[in-house]
Amino acid sequence: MVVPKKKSANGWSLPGSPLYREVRRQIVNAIDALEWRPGEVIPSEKILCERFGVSMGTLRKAVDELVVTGVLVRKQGLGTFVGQHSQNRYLFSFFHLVGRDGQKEYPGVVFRAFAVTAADNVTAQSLGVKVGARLFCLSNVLSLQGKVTSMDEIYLPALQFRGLTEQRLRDRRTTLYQMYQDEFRITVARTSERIRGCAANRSLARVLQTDIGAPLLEIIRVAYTFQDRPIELRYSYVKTEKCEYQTGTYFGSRT
Amino acid sequence: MVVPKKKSANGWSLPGSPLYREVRRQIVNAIDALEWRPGEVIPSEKILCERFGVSMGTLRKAVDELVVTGVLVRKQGLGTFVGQHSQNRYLFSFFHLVGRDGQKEYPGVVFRAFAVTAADNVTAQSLGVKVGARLFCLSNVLSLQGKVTSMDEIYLPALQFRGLTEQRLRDRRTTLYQMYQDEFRITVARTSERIRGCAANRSLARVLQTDIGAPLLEIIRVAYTFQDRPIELRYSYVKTEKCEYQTGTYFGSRT
DNA sequence: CAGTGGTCTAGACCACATT
DNA sequence: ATGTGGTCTAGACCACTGT
Repeated sequence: MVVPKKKSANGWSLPGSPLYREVRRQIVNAIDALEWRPGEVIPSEKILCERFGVSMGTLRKAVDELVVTGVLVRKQGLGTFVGQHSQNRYLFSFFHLVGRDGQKEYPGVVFRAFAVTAADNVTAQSLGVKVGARLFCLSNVLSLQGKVTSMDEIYLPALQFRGLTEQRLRDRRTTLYQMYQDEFRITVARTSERIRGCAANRSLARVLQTDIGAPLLEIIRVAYTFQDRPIELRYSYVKTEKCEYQTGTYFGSRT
Repeated sequence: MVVPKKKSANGWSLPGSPLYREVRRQIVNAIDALEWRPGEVIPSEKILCERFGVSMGTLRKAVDELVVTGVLVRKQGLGTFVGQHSQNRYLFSFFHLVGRDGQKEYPGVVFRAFAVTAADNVTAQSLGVKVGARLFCLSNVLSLQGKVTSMDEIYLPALQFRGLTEQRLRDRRTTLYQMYQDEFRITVARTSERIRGCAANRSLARVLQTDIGAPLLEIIRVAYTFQDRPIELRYSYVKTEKCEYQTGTYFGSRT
């Protein structure tokens, strides 16, 4: 069988940046450029092979990597789709509280407050903005099985969420991450969380309907886009009397 | 090009259990049967292709899946190795506490207690043993940056850890998971953790050198083998004054 | 140098979903 | 019937490692 010594366009692949990475990069670029939008089909594998000038195997390797990270979703017989946030996806990927029975359930969310603030030192660092930058701050109360469970305080860089208002938050019927995606074209790709124990102060005790000094989880979450830029800082204060934070780890590490 | 209508031995692959899964299963079986031991090289890909009667692409797909879960490790130019536990691996995969600066550090471990007990209801359920089954219970105190941080209470089914004694625990110089692997031929493949907030009682306060009522994290971990059988139940009580529990999640889900 | 994994090709047939 | 992704083949050359 005859194999050309060099790939046509880009002068063959270097080690560490093989051809399928380049293909992956081009696919991500097309998604960033909104050529294909969340939930839409992308062209068939055969057509993408021609477009990028690679074989099926190489294209599939590129798509495989985007599938495991959730950027793309394959549906046999239908096509390959750009991943999108949904309530189920949120529940499965980003919401870690479960009942004592281990069952997952989408929480009841009640809007609590909305404000415009300026980034302090810590917040600016976490969000990668300048100290004093305009931020939106919103707060929700979450319930599981009808019981108040958690209070969230969420900080968003105003620049990326231009036009966000209290009314839009009150009216929304989707998860916040769906709203980021559909209304602001921001897709949350991964989150990083740090957890500490803390005692309820007077304010938290009132909101969470518990005693002052009750042990809570403080969860500090930073959410990142596909380009790995931080886009949301969230503090959650969780009363774990009737629920638990659940997570799992594998022997191997995730790349 | 001519392709045979059927695979030789096993009558072609069914949907949902394709050929590369069968190959994967056979590789895992060989590891379970100790044909290849943790840290050892397995035969080259070409030889495995012949052994299983499949092509390179199929074999690589099987190996790929075992690599992402850490069962196998590829080293270019050297070969493919059976994964093994190490201190670094533990730190990276299973130890989630970091300093407030976000830096990881292997904790100082001080042996605290060893006992033989019988499984109660909850423990039996978690470990998949009968109520009343013999268990070993051991307890350690963990320190980060020289400061007492966490108290662990670990339950192990005595049946699988025959011969474990207090002296062996005191003498050990490796992580527990290395000991499970090297001395008992048990490899921890994944863990599942549930986290709650709790207040220090008198005993915990003394061990962790803090006040009664201080907010702690209670982490309940179950560790599983490659066959997904529970093998360890661990309660950790963590003082998060100088450290945090850190975790991350991706858009896609892990399979 | 020989042997290993890493990448890539050009196709084939299978299983699924829609028309 | 057509088109999609899912699986599989039988090789090729590239890059790395140890002798």
